[in-house]
Amino acid sequence: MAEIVRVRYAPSPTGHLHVGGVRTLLFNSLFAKKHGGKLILRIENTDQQRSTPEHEQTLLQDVISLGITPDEGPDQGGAFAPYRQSDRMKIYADHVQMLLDQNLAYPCFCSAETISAKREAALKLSRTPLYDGTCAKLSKEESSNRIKSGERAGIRFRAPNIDFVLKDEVRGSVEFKAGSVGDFLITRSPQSSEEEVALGIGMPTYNFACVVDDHLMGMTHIIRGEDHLSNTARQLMIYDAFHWDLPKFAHTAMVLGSDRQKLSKRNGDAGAHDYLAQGYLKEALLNFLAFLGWHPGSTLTPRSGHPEILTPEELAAAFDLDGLQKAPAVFDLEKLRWMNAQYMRLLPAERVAEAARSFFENSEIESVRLGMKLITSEWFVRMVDLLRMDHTLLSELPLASRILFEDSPALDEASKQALLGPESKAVLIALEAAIDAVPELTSEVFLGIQKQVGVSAQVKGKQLFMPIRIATTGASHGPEVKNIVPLLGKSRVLKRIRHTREQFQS
RNA sequence: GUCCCCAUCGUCUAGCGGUUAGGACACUGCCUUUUCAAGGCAGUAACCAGAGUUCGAUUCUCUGUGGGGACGCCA
Repeated sequence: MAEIVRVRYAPSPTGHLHVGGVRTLLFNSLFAKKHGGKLILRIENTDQQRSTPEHEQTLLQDVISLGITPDEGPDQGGAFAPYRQSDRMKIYADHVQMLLDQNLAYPCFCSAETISAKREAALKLSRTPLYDGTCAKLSKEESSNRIKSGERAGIRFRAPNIDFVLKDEVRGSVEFKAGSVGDFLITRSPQSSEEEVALGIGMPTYNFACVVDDHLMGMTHIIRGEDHLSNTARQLMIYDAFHWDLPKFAHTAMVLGSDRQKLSKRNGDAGAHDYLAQGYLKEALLNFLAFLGWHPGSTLTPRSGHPEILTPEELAAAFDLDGLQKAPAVFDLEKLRWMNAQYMRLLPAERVAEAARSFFENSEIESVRLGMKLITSEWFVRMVDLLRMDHTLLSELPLASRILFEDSPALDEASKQALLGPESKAVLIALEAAIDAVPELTSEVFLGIQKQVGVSAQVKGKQLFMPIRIATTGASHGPEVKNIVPLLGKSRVLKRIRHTREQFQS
């Protein structure tokens, strides 16, 4: 019987969800989907200084806003609850005690200041800063006496002095030589919180809590960033100490900024939320991120016809660990923009309209905001459907919508020029009359009228087309006029033509 | 500094000893379109360096160089 795949995304709630995190989340999500497994969301908030409930909330919301739903997590619950590390202190305390009992770990009284001073000194002497073992030799009696007398101690793990080999799904064998890892802290020294006092230990550190949880929560695969590769040596030691089976590890390369440096605010890192707020569609962001540091093994024939535009289902079906990249990838905003433009056209109009709605309602353009209150949602969808073809971002749509909301917009110089002269005048007079004569203005009817006007006014080409475009839409370029006109309706079109004639041709 | 990882067009990548080194974004040109885009077609553009292994290295090995990561009572 095949083991059920269980993977997790385990962020630390110290800020919002960044693109690197989105990618890790996405890879885990795709892997779970592909294998019919479960995606677990675990909050790693052992750093009580930096973790806040507010950050946890925004993080959770960011995940939801991407349309990814974990199977288990702090919001969903699950058989392995709790999913927030700060709620799992008892579990950690029990496991720390097991190590203590076997003398695989020991209390360490060294202060943070002492340790960091020694680290600086080691670095200066070109040595790897390892814990010097000051408290490793303390007898159990001495340690417990010092604790009884009120001294606070973190718990340090005795790192075995042997080689460790990690079999990584993307990197193959990774060797960690004996002696490269010193004894490391698995819990901090206790603070004064009630729980910590009662349990007699401080908050666990990442490397410890992570292993205990991954094991207890039944993780089968750990898919995470390369920044955790070195840490894995420590984690391997803990798995060993508990005699636990190892999950499979897959360390993916990092996402870099345009300057080839770690993503930061300077080089284009932004949160998932920021991209959505800028007018990117979540579908585009996810599809783009999927291909950043991963590629499908076999040649695909996606429904879209483009080799890199895949539906979420196609993505999940194609995803595998083999396609994960070893070298870091630079985040290319140009490609994301292109991808978004593709999705603007690809997605159902209703979906684009839904995603675009807030950009219209919160637009700085007054006529757009006002207009939004007067239209039906069906008309809104038709409008977005018309406008989306010409644009890259959702946020560009409100500006473009002015051609529909403003019946007497200010014209630029070139447009005004195009309306002057006897030909233009003849065109608009004929156009007005012809439109006035039809019951309803459909695309076909309009095309017929346009042809007829050309004949009767004896004008063709740009001379014919531009005055019509400008008089009906108020701009010299934009979507096809035949598609704009039916949306406006006969009476508004007539109103616009009359207005234009009064202003420029009287 | 030490340890770990990595290295193909500007960017994302295919390649797993013999290829005209393929695709995608971007860029350039042409076609299409009675606007602007989109779309179609074509083009420019890459194997970090040096040794070795081999009949033959982009591909395997070593060294160097460059980049990334880790070395925390951060994750």
